Parts: sequence; structure tokens; C-alpha cells
Amino acid sequence: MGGFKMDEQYLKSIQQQLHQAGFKLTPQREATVCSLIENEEGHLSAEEVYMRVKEKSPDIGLATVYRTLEILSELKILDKVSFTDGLIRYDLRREGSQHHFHHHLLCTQCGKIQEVHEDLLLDVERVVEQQFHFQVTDHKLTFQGICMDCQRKNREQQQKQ
Amino acid sequence: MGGFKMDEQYLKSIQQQLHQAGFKLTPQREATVCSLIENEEGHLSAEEVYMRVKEKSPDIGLATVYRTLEILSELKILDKVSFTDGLIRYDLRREGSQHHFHHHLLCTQCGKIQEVHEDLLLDVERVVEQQFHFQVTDHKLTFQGICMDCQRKNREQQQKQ
DNA sequence: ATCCGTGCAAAATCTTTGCATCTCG
DNA sequence: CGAGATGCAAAGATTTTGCACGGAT
Repeated sequence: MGGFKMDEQYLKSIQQQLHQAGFKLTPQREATVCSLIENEEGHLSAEEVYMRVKEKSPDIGLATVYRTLEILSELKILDKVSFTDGLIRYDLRREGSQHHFHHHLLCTQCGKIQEVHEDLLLDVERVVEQQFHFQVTDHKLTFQGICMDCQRKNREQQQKQ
Repeated sequence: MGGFKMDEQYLKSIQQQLHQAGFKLTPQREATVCSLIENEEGHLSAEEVYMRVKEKSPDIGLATVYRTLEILSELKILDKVSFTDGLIRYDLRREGSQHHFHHHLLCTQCGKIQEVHEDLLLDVERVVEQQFHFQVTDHKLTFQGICMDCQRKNREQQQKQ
């Protein structure tokens, strides 16, 4: 919506999923979904989504945002994630409900979170199924470490000294 | 400590780590650590730890349990984890801070959580480091799916019908 | 008219903090 | 003895819920 490009296709697809599940496409829900798409990979908390939605639709209530996020989670359009602070954050599941959730790389130095959409766990899941007889349906994987930028900064810092 | 076997060695090691980090060895802290060891793989919440500690040491306060859990987390004796409910749960890190955190298998049918102490991510970490230039220091991996017991139950259920 | 959705405010949870007192080392 | 730890209660923070009203079919 706003100035920069909005993934209309994706928005429509989500609206369709809401509709097919019997939910109405209210302005509040549309505004919430738009904010999520505009901040894709932003890993926003409920409060952060609320603040962004409120810029465009000032009359919306925080409870409505919570209720919408809950619906979107149930429909597997979103996944709830949580990193360093205890806050629940919401992450669009672009891969769809039929694929496994994407991975995250969390930099413990700058806090940045990078997404990995390639599924790196196919082999590991085979081991889990064969060795532990556990039938995998999904996964959540986060690597903690130092991102490329911080590695570079750290090297530069060392050279100065 | 109570009726069943208590891992004295592990308790001592944790007390030593507390001591070396400059913390006092109070009865409350000992009771908290004991409850955690007795309920290893229990993935207890703060409230659940509190209730268990209170059985042995009725005068302890919930705030003290929170403060102790926070200290143990900082010392990497515990890891905070979170599964289906939003609650923060505490998981003893037996592998120590020098190894990567163990994996979890969460059964979405019965809610049981199984631990996998073998590190299945060595190859994947190599890919992450080479392909994404991300220097991995730790990871958190949870598989969702159906545990062996539920698979069996489901098969038996199907045969009846 | 009916059903669903909404905003507001209150309630419910979970967690942290301030402070007087106590205790380990 | 003194710094750190504790218990209690109060405050904070986050999330859920109750309820009357509103809007679309």
C-alpha cells in the first residue's frame, strides 16, 4: 500500500485463504496483512504490528490485531517465533503450510535475523525418522552466531589495534 | 534429596559453577537446582519449578526462583525454550556451554517432548558457514511431528475401524 | 434480523522490581 | 561485618476476554 512496492499477488492469496476459511475480509484485517507483507522478514511483535497498522487505520484496536494474528497463525499463514526477548513475534510463512518452515540465522552481536528459505534439514529429518521413529511434519531451526557484517567489523576492529 | 536417585556429581558441578561466578550457595538456590535435576527433561516453567521447590522449602518466594533461573541461564547451565504454549521453560544444558544445544522432538498429538543429544547439525552448520558466511556458535532445533507411541496408537485405531 | 467483527476497558497471566530484612562467607 | 540474597507486595508488561455496538449480507 504506501509508497513502495506491495506484493498484491501475495495479499490476494492470503485474503483468499481467509475467505475460504469463512472469515470476512474487513478493512482491519486487510490493513494488518498489508503491514505484515510490507514488513516481511521484520519479525514484528503484536505491538509493533499494531503501531504500523495504526498509522494507516488509526481507529484499530490492539485486541483486533491480536485476534487477527491468531487467525492467521491458525491458518498457517503466519508462524509464531521468539528470539532473544521473550516476545512472541510473527513471521509470514511464504513457503506455505505444505512445506517446512524456513530457518533463521540470529546474530548475537547486532541482533539481525536472516532467513534461509532453502530446506537444509532433509537429510537430518531422514535420520530422525529412521533412528528415532519420529514422523516429522515440521521443524523450527535457528542458528545463533556472528553475521557476515559483524565478522567484517570485528576483523577491522582487530586490525586497528 | 527425596526418594529417587539424585545426580550428586551434576549438582556439585553446578554449585561449583555458581561459586566460581561469584554467587553464594544459598539453600534456595540448591533447592532450585535440585528440582531442575530431578525433573531433567521436564521442561518446567518458572511456576512449575516454584511449586516443586516449595514442597521441600515452603518458605521460598517465586521471585527468588525467577532470579535463580535467570542466573543459571546467564551461566549457560540452563537454556530457555518455548514450545506450544507461550511459556518460557527451562532446560538443563548437560552438554555444557562448549557444545551446541541438544534438539527436541515435539509430538503435536500428545505434547510429549523427547530430547536428542546427538548433534545432527554438523553438516548443516558447515553449509551455513560456507554458503551464508555466518559463523555459527549455537543452534536451536525442534522437530514437530508424531512420536512413536502416537503412531502406534493411530495404527491400532485405524485397524479397529 | 442475524452473524460476525470491532473497540474499549477490564481481567488474567507472566515476569520484574523496590525495599526492608536476613544470611552466607 | 558487609555485600549479596531473600520474601513480600507492588508494579510492569503482555495477552485474553466480556460486552455493547456496528456493518455487511
